[in-house]
Amino acid sequence: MADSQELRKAGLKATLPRIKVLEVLERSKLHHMGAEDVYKILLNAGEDIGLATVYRVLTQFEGARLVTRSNFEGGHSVYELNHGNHHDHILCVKCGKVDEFVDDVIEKRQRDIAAKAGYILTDHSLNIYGVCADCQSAAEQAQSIL
Amino acid sequence: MADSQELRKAGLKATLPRIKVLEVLERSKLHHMGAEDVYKILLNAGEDIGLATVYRVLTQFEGARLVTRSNFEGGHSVYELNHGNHHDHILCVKCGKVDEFVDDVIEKRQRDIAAKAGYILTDHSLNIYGVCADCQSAAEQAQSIL
DNA sequence: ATTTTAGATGAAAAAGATTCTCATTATCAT
DNA sequence: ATGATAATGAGAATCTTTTTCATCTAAAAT
Ligand SMILES: [Zn+2]
Ligand SMILES: [Zn+2]
Ligand SMILES: [Zn+2]
Ligand SMILES: [Zn+2]
Repeated sequence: MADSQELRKAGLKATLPRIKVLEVLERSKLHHMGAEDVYKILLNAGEDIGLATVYRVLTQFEGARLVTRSNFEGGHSVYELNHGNHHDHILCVKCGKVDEFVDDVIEKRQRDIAAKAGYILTDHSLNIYGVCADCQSAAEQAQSIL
Repeated sequence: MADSQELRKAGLKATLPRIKVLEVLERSKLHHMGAEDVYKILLNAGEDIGLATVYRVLTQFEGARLVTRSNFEGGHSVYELNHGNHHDHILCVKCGKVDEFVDDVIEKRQRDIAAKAGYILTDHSLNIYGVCADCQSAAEQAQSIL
């Protein structure tokens, strides 16, 4: 199977838990998944993989650049396959939907800011929070009913 | 005392724990403080204020717009007095130093991105991580010794 | 194919940050 | 001063993530 090779190419042993977690990330309709999400899917699929292993595997995948991790407010982290296209996130505070965006101007400004402050940039995290279009119309609905 | 009035103006009862926490935020040399930081300072000052109360008070202060809260990687949150000047943070991954910056271009782009995505913007969080100038020279020192 | 061995896993405990519970106490309008 | 209302302290609880350690397994060596 291709996943085994991908794991070895990344310098990781092709163990069953790693293959299964990678499959979940590839096949799930959710683009951004928390460790708990992955764990539950594996449980439902009858796989006997512990939550601690899911965390370990996801952390290793991050180290191997197979996935990226994003930390949102409230201590909730999500992982997604790394397709090499860096992006930031905009998410709905009502329903939890997560959208993505890329803004080259912001990216460049961040590099300039780091340089000006004398820092060697290693990472950055930009999250925009708001109410999505769906939740806005849902709120209007509720209003008209009252 | 002025702090009591400030608390009432913010719609909060002027209780002793609130006054003491506010004093710590005003007087500490640290501009960005975690709940634990505040708690330890109060302990050392001989105040009998529980950690749970510090958390509660800081959360209330945030609701009352007296302070702002920032969440950094690794589940570490810090509070600072709200002087009305919104800013973002750039921090050193080696020593933990926290610097601030404001970039109007980035701020505007974020508003545009939210609008374009159909979101009503409620908040955003931008943190830049890097190695500060001090830690860079420290690393060079270590190199030259080896 | 079997053995070997370094590395990986599962289960449960631990950790770290924050919130909740609830009996007790303090604030502030009357 | 008094009472209604809200706040506090201490510890338990929660939630996410990490660690421990005995057991197991992938891949290299025989
Ligand atoms: Zn929504
Ligand atoms: Zn994404
Ligand atoms: Zn530094
Ligand atoms: Zn700040």
